[in-house]
Amino acid sequence: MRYTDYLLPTLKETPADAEVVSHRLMLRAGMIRKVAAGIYNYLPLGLRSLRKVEQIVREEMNRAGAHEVLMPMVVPAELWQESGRWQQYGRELLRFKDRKEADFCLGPTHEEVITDIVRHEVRSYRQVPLNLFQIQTKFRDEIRPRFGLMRGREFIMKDAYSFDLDDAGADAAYERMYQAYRRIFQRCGLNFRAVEADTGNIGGSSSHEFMVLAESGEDAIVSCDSCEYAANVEKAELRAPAGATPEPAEGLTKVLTPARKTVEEVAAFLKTSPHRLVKTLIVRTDKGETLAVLLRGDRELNDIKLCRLLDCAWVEMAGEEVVLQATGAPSGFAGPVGLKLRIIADREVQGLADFITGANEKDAHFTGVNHGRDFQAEAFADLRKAVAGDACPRCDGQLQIWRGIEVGHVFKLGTKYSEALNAVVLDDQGRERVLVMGCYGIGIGRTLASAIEQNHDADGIIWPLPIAPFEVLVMMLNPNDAEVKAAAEQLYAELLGEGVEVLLDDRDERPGAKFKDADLLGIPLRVTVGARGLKDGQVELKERAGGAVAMLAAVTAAADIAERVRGARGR
RNA sequence: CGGGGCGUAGCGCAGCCUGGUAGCGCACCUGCUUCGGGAGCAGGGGGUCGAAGGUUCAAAUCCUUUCGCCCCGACCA
Repeated sequence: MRYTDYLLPTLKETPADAEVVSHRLMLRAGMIRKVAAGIYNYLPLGLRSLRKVEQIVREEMNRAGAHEVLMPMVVPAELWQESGRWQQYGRELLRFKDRKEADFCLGPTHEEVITDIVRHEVRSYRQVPLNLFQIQTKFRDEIRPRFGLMRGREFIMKDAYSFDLDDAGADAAYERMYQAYRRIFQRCGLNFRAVEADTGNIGGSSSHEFMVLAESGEDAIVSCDSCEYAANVEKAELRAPAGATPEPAEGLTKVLTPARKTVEEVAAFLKTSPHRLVKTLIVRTDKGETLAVLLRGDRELNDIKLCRLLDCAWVEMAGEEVVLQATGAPSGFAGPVGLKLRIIADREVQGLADFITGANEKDAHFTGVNHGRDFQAEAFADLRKAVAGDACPRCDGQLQIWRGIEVGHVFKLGTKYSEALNAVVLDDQGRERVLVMGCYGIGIGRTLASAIEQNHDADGIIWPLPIAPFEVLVMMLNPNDAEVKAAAEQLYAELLGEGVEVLLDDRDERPGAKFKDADLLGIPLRVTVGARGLKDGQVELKERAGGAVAMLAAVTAAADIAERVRGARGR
């Protein structure tokens, strides 16, 4: 491709509304442009990389035995009503009516549609296992789109769905997809971890997220420093505390704590540390219940764990009025002693004695509080958020905390959708069997953005070659110098002849501007053709990653470079 | 949806408080010079100041409403 024929609008300055590095660099490198919040144009350069990620995904899906289909983006309401999600999914589902006033939505995910295909076309156990996938534009009306392609409302997703006769088959399909995902993200040059995850509103029995490690990630994950255990913090299990509950040594004593409301304030006032306190959170559930949750003073509640325990959709911290009504005191002074609410405690609290809690009275706390003696907790459960240094639940190691970007998620769905939509086959006994499903998603654009988050420097992008928009950039330093022009043109033609994807910078720009753009675009190999090198019959080859420079004989440069490129493609 | 912020040329911004000729840098066009890390000189084009209403002799500037966008939170493959 000739730069002068191409639409490649690079920006010297960063658009003000771009916060994360991948968003900034994609805008500056002329890959994407915003149309509306969370909705983007892909310009030619951006599309080239996007297609490369798609192609890697496609190849690995095919390798794993999945077959590509394409489903519509516009989906009739009936299918979603049949699964029950028309009501459940919430405002993220963009709904609208056609001219006949019939309800439709833009598909945010396609379990219903794929299951509809399968229930119509698959009638026999001989037709499974079956795994179908598509690479398609999704729409989710996100509450808060942000970070460019990282969290768009419209985005491109690979979604695959497996159908098996039984759980063993479904487990095998899940494992094949899991391995395919590992290959995909390796080929994209990403540093990632597969972690255990919560299934959220997709449902199903278990799932893994594929997390790209990056500071800008919106998720926190834990991983063990000595075994393979890794999980989203939402999901991370904690090892049950060891040791028996100590015997109470102190009596219950009320102390005045004027205007000391937070754990830190109370601890400082009583000259002790936060972990000697037990905090009492008053929470409300989506079912309208108000209850108290006890946690060690320096811990944080993991509300996903609490929801799983209570079997509810969400919990929230109760407002000031509810707290006042439930405890008889303003917030900051709640405690379990004498409290007329259901009390659930983190199991860490079980191992504590003689702790400090609120007294359910303004400006007062209790010291020497002990469970069993001074109050009864209905249950002790794993409710707190994991922190760095916690014991691994699987081995003797310690947990570390990372930030991660979720680029893929695989789910064991079970029969949630196949049952709702009646996707059944006859087995070899002639009996009806409900198909067991799995679903598997990859955010294509998010994967691309993640690659930039992990591969850049102060000057611009540093593409891993397999997803680079071009493999080689040939810089014609001065197009007005006939010799330079001829040599660069010849190298360009030879590289094309070798099957290399090459961008020829034939612009009549000053060298400085061209070098800056080259660094910004991040094409892995840069060949500079200039008068200085040609004097000795040489061109300069520079690797964008690492910056290694080599002088090559102009006559054999194309073959040398093509060889390097083929070695780096990793198909 | 709660809290905060911003809408002035393609991009980055000043002007607004204290109403009175719409500006700067980059980008873009023309010419000359220059050419291995974002050139110099000269000339030039481009704006309903997000929108609507109001106050005023006069509104980018003051007031009201509204739309859009960004950040934090809640939420979320």
